[in-house]
Amino acid sequence: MTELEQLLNFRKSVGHPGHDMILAILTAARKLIVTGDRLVREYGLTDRQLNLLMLLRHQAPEGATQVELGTMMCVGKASMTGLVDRLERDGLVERCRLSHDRRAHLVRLTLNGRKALAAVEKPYFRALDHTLAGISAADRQKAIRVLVDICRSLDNEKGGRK
Amino acid sequence: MTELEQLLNFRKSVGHPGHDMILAILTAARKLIVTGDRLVREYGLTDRQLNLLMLLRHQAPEGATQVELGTMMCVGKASMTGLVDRLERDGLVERCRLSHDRRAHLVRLTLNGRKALAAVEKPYFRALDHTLAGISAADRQKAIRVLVDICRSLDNEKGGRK
DNA sequence: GCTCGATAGTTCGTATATGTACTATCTCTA
DNA sequence: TAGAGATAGTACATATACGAACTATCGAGC
Repeated sequence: MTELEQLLNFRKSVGHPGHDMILAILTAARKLIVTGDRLVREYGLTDRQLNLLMLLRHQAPEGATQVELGTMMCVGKASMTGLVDRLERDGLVERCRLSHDRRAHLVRLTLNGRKALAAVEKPYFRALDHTLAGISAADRQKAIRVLVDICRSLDNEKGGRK
Repeated sequence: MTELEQLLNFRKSVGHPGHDMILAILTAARKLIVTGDRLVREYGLTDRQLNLLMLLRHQAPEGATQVELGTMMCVGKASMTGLVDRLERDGLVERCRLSHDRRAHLVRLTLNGRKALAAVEKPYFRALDHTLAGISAADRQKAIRVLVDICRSLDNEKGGRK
């Protein structure tokens, strides 16, 4: 019985080698999302909305198309429609037409979007630092390497099947 | 610019120390879910449904209540209602009344549920082995330790706030 | 210049998740 | 034993995600 399984109230070990790794990733991600979501909800945002605003602020100050943003968020274009819809409804981003490609929208932060982001980013990063406080930079780097390898492996499988 | 950020088409580094770790976990989890979901969808199940069936098969052969299952899946009881509803509708699980506690349901696998699980488990674990093939057992263990530490840290924050 | 295949975005139906509010039931304590 | 508080489950409004089908547009090659 592994430590992770105890954390989840498992009664006996899962059995398949490697399943622990998957379980650990999915569990950590779920807890991160739930915790993050509760924090940012106090500021009127969801976890994914904050995600998108941060992306626009730090990765695409001049704006980005929905497909570009979707790639960065690991989300399909169909899901981006609703996400951008709701942020536009709340006045945090705007859609602009592109002159050289009339299929695409340029999504940009509005002034209100920048303000909302500024309000929530500090407490968000403070909570993040607190969560990671007990983990050494070296361990973090090693764990990141493993996770990136898994991402790459998954991307290759997908590409190979096509 | 970190490797992960390249994987996501980021144009420049995120900036905040520790954010990479979070990004890596969330990205790996999203890719795992998407890949897993595509695989099991061929068998008429969703990722979460497989998850629940596996839990019932390996962790609770005699059945479990919805709250117990929710704990093991890191999901609230409100979400369990729909999940169990759909599996019951498809005839893969059944709800039984408990004699000693008439608030709770015992959720159990049906014969059809066992069959559906048997069909999908093998290809699922095979794909999992393939995904993790390039990672040594030692690296895996180290990464799991980091992830479990993060889970514990998040659980403590939650408890402390109450 | 026209057509064919790729791409950006939306819409639709479905599944999953949350928090809140509600009912039914259990359990502990005064 | 009565009543207070905890717990199991459901219902509802909302947000997120998917794939598939659709429209509009772009771009490459004949």
